[in-house]
Amino acid sequence: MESVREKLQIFVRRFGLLSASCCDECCGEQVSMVQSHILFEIRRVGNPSMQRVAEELGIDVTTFSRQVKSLESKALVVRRVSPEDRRVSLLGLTDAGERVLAQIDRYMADKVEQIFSCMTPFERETVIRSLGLLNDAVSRAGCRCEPQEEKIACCK
Amino acid sequence: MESVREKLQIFVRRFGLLSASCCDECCGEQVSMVQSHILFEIRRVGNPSMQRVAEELGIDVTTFSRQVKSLESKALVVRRVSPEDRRVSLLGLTDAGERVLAQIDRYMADKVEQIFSCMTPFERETVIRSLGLLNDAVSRAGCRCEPQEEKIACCK
DNA sequence: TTTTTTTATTTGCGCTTTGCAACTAAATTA
DNA sequence: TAATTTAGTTGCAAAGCGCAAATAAAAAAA
Repeated sequence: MESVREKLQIFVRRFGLLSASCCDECCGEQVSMVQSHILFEIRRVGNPSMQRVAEELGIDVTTFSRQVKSLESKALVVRRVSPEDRRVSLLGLTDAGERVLAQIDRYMADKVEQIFSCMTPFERETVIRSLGLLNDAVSRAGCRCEPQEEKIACCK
Repeated sequence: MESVREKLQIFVRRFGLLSASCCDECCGEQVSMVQSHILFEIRRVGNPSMQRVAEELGIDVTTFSRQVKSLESKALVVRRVSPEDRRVSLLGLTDAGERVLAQIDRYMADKVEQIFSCMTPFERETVIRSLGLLNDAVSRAGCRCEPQEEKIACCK
């Protein structure tokens, strides 16, 4: 029988492919996959600093810096200097940025609808609640990661 | 409230980061992230052809060819010519390949255990079943993708 | 059977992305 | 005021990518 780990791995991989096809088919000329994630995260958080987003996405800051520059040159993102700390740049979406993101939303919502379309209402309900549980659990596990790093019985 | 799409996106992203940290911390010198997926898939399918794996992972065949060559040079993967069709290479894991994959398994199983550790048995049960449902649904949606490609109301 | 077409995989090549090291500038600490 | 830390930017070299073209084997057409 398939392990939980396998289930997760396969699901994550396939969903990732869906997102990739989105970036190809629906906004490929505008933004790359990473860039769509950046837009998504900027909207989600509000007006995050560069560091904040880079860390959340697990991207190196230097790479991130370049990506933001690119998004800025496409006028999808603006940055303003934080009033509290002039070192930090706060990121925000332009109207065009919002629009591109809305495009992606529509595309992905459609795909998600396709996926859920063959489930019963009860199954949907269950799956959605499970996703909530998973997300909570992952963030909790992520937080504890640092302190117990040495406790993890990782590979030799 | 968070949409399903957002839940999925966030979950997939965070789990992806976990896998990446695995490749760094537990087998970074041996295999990259993509390569670990390749090993995983070879084991999962049995003795797949190159095409088969490349397609499943959504990697360009030319890129895939090079990745396999690299894995071969590290003696983690072997290929043999298919008896039925001498054009196709069938992939397999060497003992060393199995071992690396087992390392990754341990690391990831541990992470997954951490994630699930704060759920009740009932929640675990639910989440695991949901993952099964999701995987089935995604593969079903994936299959239908080609025929209805033009029906998708994608972005303009 | 011979020719043409299709299929599986590999290489050449240029382009993009990446991460490290080193740098600037602003804050914080000593 | 000097030293340290923090946020972000660039130079550079390496890695990864996909397209176009090549090879080699099978399948289809002639």
